Amino acid sequence: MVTRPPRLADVAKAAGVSTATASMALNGTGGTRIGADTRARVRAAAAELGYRPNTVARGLRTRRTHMIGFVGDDVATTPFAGQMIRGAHDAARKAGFLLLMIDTTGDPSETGEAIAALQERQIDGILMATMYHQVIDVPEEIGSTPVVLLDSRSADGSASSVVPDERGGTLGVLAELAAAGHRRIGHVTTAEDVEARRIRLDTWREHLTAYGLDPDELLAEAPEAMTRGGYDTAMRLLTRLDRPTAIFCFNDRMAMGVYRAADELGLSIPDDLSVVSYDDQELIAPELAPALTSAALPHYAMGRWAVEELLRRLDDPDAEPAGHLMPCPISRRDSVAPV
Amino acid sequence: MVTRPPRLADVAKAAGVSTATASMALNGTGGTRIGADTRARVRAAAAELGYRPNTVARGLRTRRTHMIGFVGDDVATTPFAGQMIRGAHDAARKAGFLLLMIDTTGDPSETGEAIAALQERQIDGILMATMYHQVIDVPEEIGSTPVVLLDSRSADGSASSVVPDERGGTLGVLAELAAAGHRRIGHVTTAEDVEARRIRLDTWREHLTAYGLDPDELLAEAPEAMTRGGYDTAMRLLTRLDRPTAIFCFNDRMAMGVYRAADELGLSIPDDLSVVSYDDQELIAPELAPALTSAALPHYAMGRWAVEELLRRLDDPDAEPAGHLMPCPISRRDSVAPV
DNA sequence: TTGAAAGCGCTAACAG
DNA sequence: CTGTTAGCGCTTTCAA
Repeated sequence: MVTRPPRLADVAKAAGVSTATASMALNGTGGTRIGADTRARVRAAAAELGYRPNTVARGLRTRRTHMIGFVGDDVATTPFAGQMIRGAHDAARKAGFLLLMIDTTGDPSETGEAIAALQERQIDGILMATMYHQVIDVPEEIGSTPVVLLDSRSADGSASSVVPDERGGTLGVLAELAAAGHRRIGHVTTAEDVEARRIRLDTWREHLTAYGLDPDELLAEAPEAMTRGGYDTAMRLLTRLDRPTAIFCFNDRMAMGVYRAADELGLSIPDDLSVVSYDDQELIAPELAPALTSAALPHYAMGRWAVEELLRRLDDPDAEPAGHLMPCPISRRDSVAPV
Repeated sequence: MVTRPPRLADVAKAAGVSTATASMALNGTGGTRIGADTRARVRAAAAELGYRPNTVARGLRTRRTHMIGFVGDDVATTPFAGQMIRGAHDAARKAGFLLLMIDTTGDPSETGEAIAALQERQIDGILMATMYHQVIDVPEEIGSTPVVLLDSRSADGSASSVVPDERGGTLGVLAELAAAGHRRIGHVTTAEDVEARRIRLDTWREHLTAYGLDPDELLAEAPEAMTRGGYDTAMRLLTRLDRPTAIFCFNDRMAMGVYRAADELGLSIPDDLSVVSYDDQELIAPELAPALTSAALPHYAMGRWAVEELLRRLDDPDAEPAGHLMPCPISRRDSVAPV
């Protein structure tokens, strides 16, 4: 005998009530109209039968699926962004939502298809996540679907978004250096034109200028933000006569290269050179010797904030879009010492 | 004026046919009963209106949601496992499926809840992924839902599963060493009792025994598979008089520690010591100096295989469960040299 | 070759 | 306080 899963009608029959009553008793809707005893009877019957509502049928009726579409450009792939998914997932689950994931491999033409695929499934809203902090246009396919941007801002501010407070994080790691007495702080960065680079660079510039130093003398740029680029740029900076006493790296990968360059030049970190960085990648920053002081990208917190904001917009679709800056906490480790 | 999304009835009306005809014309069902001209008219009307089927309504009727539940124990979080999601995602999408993700943080009591939450959403099948190669019991909540295990096997073989061919990968890296003339190959491993450790260790044992060597003399174990553990164990192995000429590391993180130990002892890799490893983590193996030869965990391929297998089981629920060993390709780099 | 009508399992309006 | 009924948008018999 094949046992089909129990449905509401089975529960209702077992409790001796109508399906309407059963529905309201289980969902707690309908105000006071359900008697306490009836409710208890229905609940008991549901538990007895192991009843689980069919949310597809419910969704058809209520127009709510309790699913959130998560579209990422390679986001599931890139190592640290997993935390973004995690943050979104946890916040969603706490509110009874699940994430329907889709990855576009960064291909913009796929984004439209991805959004459509999610909309067909009647998701209640969409999270659009990018691998790196970016400024993007909200795809027109979104239509009136509530959307929140994760790790990117909309060019026209038409959608809610959350991005890391790069400026705050940069000031934070620079303050570490300042507290240790460093003034001549070099910066190794990438030539790639991304928002993160721009803000970190500008903030560092301001900081040096405030000391009356010329930033351009202490800046070195590599084509890519990789170990190799960090090595090359650090070599340029550290072989000068008036080499900096500290280096602020665009990210941890470049910092790896800086470490290697210092090593080859016989400079000891942090005694001869202090190093601070950005991203705080778990496989790099704490593993380097000495462990690296770095500003963390708050991926988990951003993911969480994004769904909370999305849920808010589901309740109030006409609310003003909010742009949120998420603080980047500083992970203090052993790569900074007094001059 | 609020424009509600077009539904099938709108398309049917625009094409001058019934909804039944429209449905069949769009889905290509109903055999030959739809005339070519009618079909074209319906298709045109659908395109014109920008019609997108409501898959919730469809799912209610067909009992197919074209969604696959993906339950992972922290899988979204752990860095390299993103590739597993990617593989599953790509294969699913190609077949018109989407992944509904849920993370249990490794808590077994949450697993049951996760499965129930997915079943309520009427997913067509479930992928259960673990962070590391494990042997697990299929949770009873699964019931008759088709399931495939990812990176773990079921204790009783009752579910299809795919795991890395650890033995093959180990033989592969050991062959690299053998080809370079190494006989005295040490092994640094973890004390954690996981399937991966067991197989890699056993295979290495066999290999040494075949040369008439006593494996226990060349084995060193750390409490955890971290950099620190790699360092400590390598120190033990390398400070012996008859130190090994090569070390096979349980994983890349331990290899990092081995590198550090070799460095401190003034041993140059690969000239004084060859090193091979397992996992081929993208942030570690290629970034070390010298780049590390490592057996790759085929996460992407496993993810892909798992949904392909799941889709097969949707067609044929009574097929025998299949247990698949996915090959671990060797990434040859610069950490091996002749004795 | 097509249309009419039933029904998937649920919720919500309307009666009582 | 509770039951009856309609209907969410689609697919699929059944009848023509």
